[in-house]
Amino acid sequence: MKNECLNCACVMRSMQSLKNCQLEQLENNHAVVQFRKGDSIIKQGMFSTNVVFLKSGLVKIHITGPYHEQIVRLAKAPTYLGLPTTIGDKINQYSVTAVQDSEVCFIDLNIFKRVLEENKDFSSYIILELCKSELESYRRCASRTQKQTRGNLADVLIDLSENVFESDEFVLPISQSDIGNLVDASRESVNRLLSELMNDGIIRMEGRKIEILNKNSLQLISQNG
Amino acid sequence: MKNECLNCACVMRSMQSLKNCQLEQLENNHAVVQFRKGDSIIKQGMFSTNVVFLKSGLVKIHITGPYHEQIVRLAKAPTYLGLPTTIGDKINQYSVTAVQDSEVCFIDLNIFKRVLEENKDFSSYIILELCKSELESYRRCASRTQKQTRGNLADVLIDLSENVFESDEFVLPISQSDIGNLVDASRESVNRLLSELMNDGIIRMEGRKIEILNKNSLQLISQNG
DNA sequence: AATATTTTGTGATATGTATCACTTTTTCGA
DNA sequence: TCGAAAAAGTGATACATATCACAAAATATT
Repeated sequence: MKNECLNCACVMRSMQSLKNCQLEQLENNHAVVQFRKGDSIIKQGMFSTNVVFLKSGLVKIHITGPYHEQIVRLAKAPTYLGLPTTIGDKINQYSVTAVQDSEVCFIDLNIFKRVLEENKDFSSYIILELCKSELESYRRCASRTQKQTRGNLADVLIDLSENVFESDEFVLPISQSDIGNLVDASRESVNRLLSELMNDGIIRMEGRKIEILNKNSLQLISQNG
Repeated sequence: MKNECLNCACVMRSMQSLKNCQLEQLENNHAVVQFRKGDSIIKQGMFSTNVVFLKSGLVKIHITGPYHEQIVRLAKAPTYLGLPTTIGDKINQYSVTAVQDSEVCFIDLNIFKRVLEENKDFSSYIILELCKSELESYRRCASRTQKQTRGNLADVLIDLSENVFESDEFVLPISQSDIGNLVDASRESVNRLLSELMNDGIIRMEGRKIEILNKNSLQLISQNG
């Protein structure tokens, strides 16, 4: 267990500034847990007493909307999960569920807050992360509402390819109905649009395996709907 | 000028913890500016070197989307404006425009950051604010995309009445086309729906003056579309 | 006060997507 | 490995809302 934190991406970025005693505090107050695909990591409505850091894997962040559950975004390791929902409110304001097997580190909230207070650089780093993520959420929301489904779907495919899997060929980590949810469309629409992309030779699909054949076209679709 | 900051809501919440020397730093590095209705306070794409605090007035926060400018939300004083866009990126990632005459305090970003680093309570407070605002933006986006226009419009009216003006009777601070933008609908749809609300006796309108006659119905509409 | 500009009001029509209904395929658990 | 459940595929239909096209009213501007 000793020095586990030292090598964890959780502290890596601010490591140079974390003192040994602070590292030790983290060492003694964290727990690493394995989650299987489909497992719930953070559940909206429950008390949150831990900061959650995704060490490996892929998750979806989702929130209960006025009519139905809605996927806000996918998040891949390494990243903090639910920083806002943990610090901003005692009760989780959204849920996080593994969409691939994941490894998660739970850090006691009080310890985390103490380290945050004791370490300027660390708190600066967290503030910066929070700011960026809020900006990102504004952008995402604007896209989602302005673009029509075709464009949003293209965005999801591009995002999966470029940011999540870093390859033109990958296996869809979520169902078509989840994709629909993520782009504010019905499962049927997603299906029809995917077929269309196949017919147009822009992607190739075999089951959930997808290959992007023409990224250019996809980007055009992203831009022009 | 001396002690101006002491009475400003900007520091009020963390005042007990701001040391005199920190207050003095703020005193010497801020500027209060008046804005008229329609004036641009923060402009997307420009360098940001100041933290902006809205002392009085009402503003709209808007962002350039893929197709058109979109209003993210209204914000009323007292509140920080563009904390994420100032700290998260050197270039403003969204715009802020006064929709009513407003008084704004600009604080040098470096000074602000220094105070942030020197003062635990202040940085805790800012972190908390950022977290809450991100949660809020998730919620808002989910509502916006799931509800249909009628429900979103009802929400805007309720928000204006309860949070902004704290009265059942108020003057719409933005045009119908801005309202449309805010609820992801066309100006025409907003107009038609407002007429409908009038005909149903739920609101009364004379020009931009609105009176909410039946808040209950409005809340039902907010819930059920 | 007179004119230009923005905002509002309202019908007719077009359209993207949801919804429904059903089948086929794939995945998962006992 | 077999049966059940979940996911995917596809047509027909419905509907909320955009868009277009003007007219009327209200607000700025000189």
